[in-house]
Amino acid sequence: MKIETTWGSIEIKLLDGKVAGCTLPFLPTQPNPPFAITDAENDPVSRFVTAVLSGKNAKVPALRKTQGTEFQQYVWMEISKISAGETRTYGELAEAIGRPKAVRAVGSACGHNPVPLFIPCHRVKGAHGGLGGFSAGLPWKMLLLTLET
DNA sequence: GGCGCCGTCTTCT
DNA sequence: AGAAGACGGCGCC
Repeated sequence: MKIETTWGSIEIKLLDGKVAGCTLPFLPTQPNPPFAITDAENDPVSRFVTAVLSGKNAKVPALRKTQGTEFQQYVWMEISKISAGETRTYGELAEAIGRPKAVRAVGSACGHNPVPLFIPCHRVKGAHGGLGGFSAGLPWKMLLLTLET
């Protein structure tokens, strides 16, 4: 399934009707055309993505059990608890899963999140306000945070 | 405030 | 066994 935007097309992988993967177009920097959705279908998943990218709140649709190590599952579970407009630091997440010193490992787990937007890893920042990184490129992270505040 | 180094933990070679 | 990574903290300029 695809959702077209002025920044490129977002590809969403579905298995058994549930979200299993999500890939965003790579953006080296914030491009000229302002962000907008140009075409999306009218199903729960598309509506969710459309809402998120429009800065509206929406209920996260069903996700297929995410593949990953046990540690990653804990991290992703903790990330999905962050609601729109809020942010956590890598350190806070590390503490939440009972490994306060594993901050670096937490960062690594974020980068392996297979479904950005659905598991809001863009709401995770560094302890001193730094953005950290983003698998699809920092411009996306900045855009998403801007839309939510 | 910015830069560098070391500690710490999980994952991949 | 070794290296690397979306970090954090501390010391130093």
